[in-house]
Amino acid sequence: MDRLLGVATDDDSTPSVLMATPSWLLTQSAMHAHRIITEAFAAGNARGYHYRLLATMAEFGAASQASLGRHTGIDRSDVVAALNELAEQGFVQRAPDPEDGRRNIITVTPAGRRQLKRLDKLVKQAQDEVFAPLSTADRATLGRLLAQVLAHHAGS
Amino acid sequence: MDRLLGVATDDDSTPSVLMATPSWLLTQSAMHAHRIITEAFAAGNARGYHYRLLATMAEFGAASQASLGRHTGIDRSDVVAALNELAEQGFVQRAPDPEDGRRNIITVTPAGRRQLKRLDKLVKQAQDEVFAPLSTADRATLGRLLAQVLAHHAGS
DNA sequence: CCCTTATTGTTGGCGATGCCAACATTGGCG
DNA sequence: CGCCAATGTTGGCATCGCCAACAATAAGGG
Repeated sequence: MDRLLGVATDDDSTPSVLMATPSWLLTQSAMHAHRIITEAFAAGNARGYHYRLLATMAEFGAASQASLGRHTGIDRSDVVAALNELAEQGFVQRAPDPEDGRRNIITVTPAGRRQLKRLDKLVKQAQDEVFAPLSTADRATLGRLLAQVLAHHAGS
Repeated sequence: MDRLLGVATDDDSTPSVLMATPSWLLTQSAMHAHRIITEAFAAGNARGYHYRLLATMAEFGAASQASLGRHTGIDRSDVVAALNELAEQGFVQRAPDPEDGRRNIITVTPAGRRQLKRLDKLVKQAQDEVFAPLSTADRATLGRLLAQVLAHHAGS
């Protein structure tokens, strides 16, 4: 009786078509994960780009901005902005490459290394929050499957 | 020898810290999925919002804009814009609710139903592209795990 | 019956992310 | 020397999600 005109009076609930679409589940889960991670970074006065850049330099050492962009998958233009912010906070240092006038050599400062440690901790906590409902085995399975998907689209 | 100054001369490759972070795998996979889905929608002159709205009305029948927003998880203000575009294309129809002066009743037109069918097909193709490396069983497992994660964060 | 509160449609704006175009500078190579 | 590639930088665009404000309307309590 409450749908005489096809106007549902009850709300909420997602269409089953969407719930049955894998990529919907994927992007929605990722949205929650992204929100949680973003909040975690915000608690450390950072954004995802900053973490990616710091983690990359910690693993591969100092590098040019273009190289950082390739390692992190961040666009050159966005690397500029993120590094500006990191430099303002004293976490990285820009220096012209004496061997190549086009390049800047970006170095992580001791403060930057401390910041990375803080962010690492925040990221770890966020993981537990995101994947709370999954057992350790399930998390491993999920990671494996996602890694497969990711590898498949890596070249693009 | 080529890392005298810590400047790596080889590029590409993602830091292992990131690859070991589940939420990184999740958001990156989702990004590829999102890109592929977006392109598929673009091929049908649509965006994600349009598909969500059409699919919702197909399943729950005509509804007010606010109701559509709750069903789809799209903000009221964004529902307005998306419906404007759908109306311009003749896929939906806006009519004032005779029983409630505040509401509009949104109806899918026959053309809208055809568009939804087209988009459904595009979405299905996109799924195969996104999850190509996974077997049917793996896709089911992935779907189950993601649904668990999604359900856990549903209330938020 | 009035007044308060809630709902609805709408406009406008913000931030994060990713992407692309353009441009000047500089290197490298034929 | 001259052309092409790489680099840093600026500026812009699209999607997506979110929030604030506002006017009109409904609904419910005193």
